[in-house]
Amino acid sequence: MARIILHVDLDSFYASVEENRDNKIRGKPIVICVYSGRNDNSGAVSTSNYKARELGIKAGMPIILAKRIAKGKDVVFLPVDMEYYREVSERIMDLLEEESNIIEQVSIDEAYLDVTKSSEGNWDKAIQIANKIKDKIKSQENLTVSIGIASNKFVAKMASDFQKPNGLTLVKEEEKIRFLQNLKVSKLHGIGEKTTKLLSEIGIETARDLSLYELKELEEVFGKNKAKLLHDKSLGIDDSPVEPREKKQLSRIGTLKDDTNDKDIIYQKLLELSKDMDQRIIKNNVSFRTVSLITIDTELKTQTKSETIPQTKDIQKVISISKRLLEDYLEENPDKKLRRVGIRISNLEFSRSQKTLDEF
DNA sequence: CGACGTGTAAC
DNA sequence: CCTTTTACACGTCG
Repeated sequence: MARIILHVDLDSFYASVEENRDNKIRGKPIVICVYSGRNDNSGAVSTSNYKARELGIKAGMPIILAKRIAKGKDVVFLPVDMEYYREVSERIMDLLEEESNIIEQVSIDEAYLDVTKSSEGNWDKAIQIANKIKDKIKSQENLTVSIGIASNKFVAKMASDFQKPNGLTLVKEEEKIRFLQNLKVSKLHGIGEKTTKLLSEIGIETARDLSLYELKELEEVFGKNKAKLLHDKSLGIDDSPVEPREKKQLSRIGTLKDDTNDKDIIYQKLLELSKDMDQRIIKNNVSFRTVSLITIDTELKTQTKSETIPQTKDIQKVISISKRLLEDYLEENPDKKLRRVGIRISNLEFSRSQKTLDEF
């Protein structure tokens, strides 16, 4: 059965939410920052609105660089407020759920909807649904979205990216090859820096190049699975279903004020992170079996250590195990200093809420 | 096979 | 100059 999938993407979400929050900044370039706390301007840009992007201020950029660009101009810098964005996001996801109950939230500002049923397999009806979504989100939250409509998730995602902000792009099954062909491989969702470089080394620059490349030859570079995946992408093939995701891990990471290998200082940070993690454990009513310590050294090299235990919800386990893993790390790497440190729990089990039990 | 660790990618 | 959080694939080891 041919499917119709929507990919809904909120436009410069954090920046737009902040713009709605404070009329004084409306219309200005806005930059949302993750401050790391090492000094006044350490950290990175999380999102910027289109006005700021025109100036060249983009996500991922060091704050200090963004400020240099903004110098002398009326640019607004704000810290991220995840808690608030999450509230807004939840309301919007509820709106989306009214249009289809087959929905997959990919991140705080993105979701896929399978509207095959609600559109009766009709592209025009799918467009109507997309417009309805746009109208609702505009009227209720004063936010714009970009929507892609296609026969699978991958092409829908590529389509939503095609016209931004406030876009609506339809790519029918018969059009997808033409739509993708001339794109650089780096533009294809799921192909990042490393893969792009490897592809370039064997003369592949565009989706067309990739689609024409012999699968057998691709396998020699990427292995069977990845090669197939890449080849499918080049042709817009994706059979993966739209399905709700269950969280598989929860992590919390932080930057140390100074690079250090001082056990006590790092342990203090772990305690801080654990406090936060505990709130999330309680809120999500989740138990876990694996605790990991994440370390990032001064060279920005990430390492993880983990231990699996009998199922628990006890934050003390996170604290004691991460402490021990830290001691192991420090012993194994006596000459290294840490820049950032984090904890993660995985092997999660979400308990049925008590209410559900009562109903029986 | 499960546990553990690394790499890649995206947000 | 370099944030945060999550997913997933894959290799290795016992």
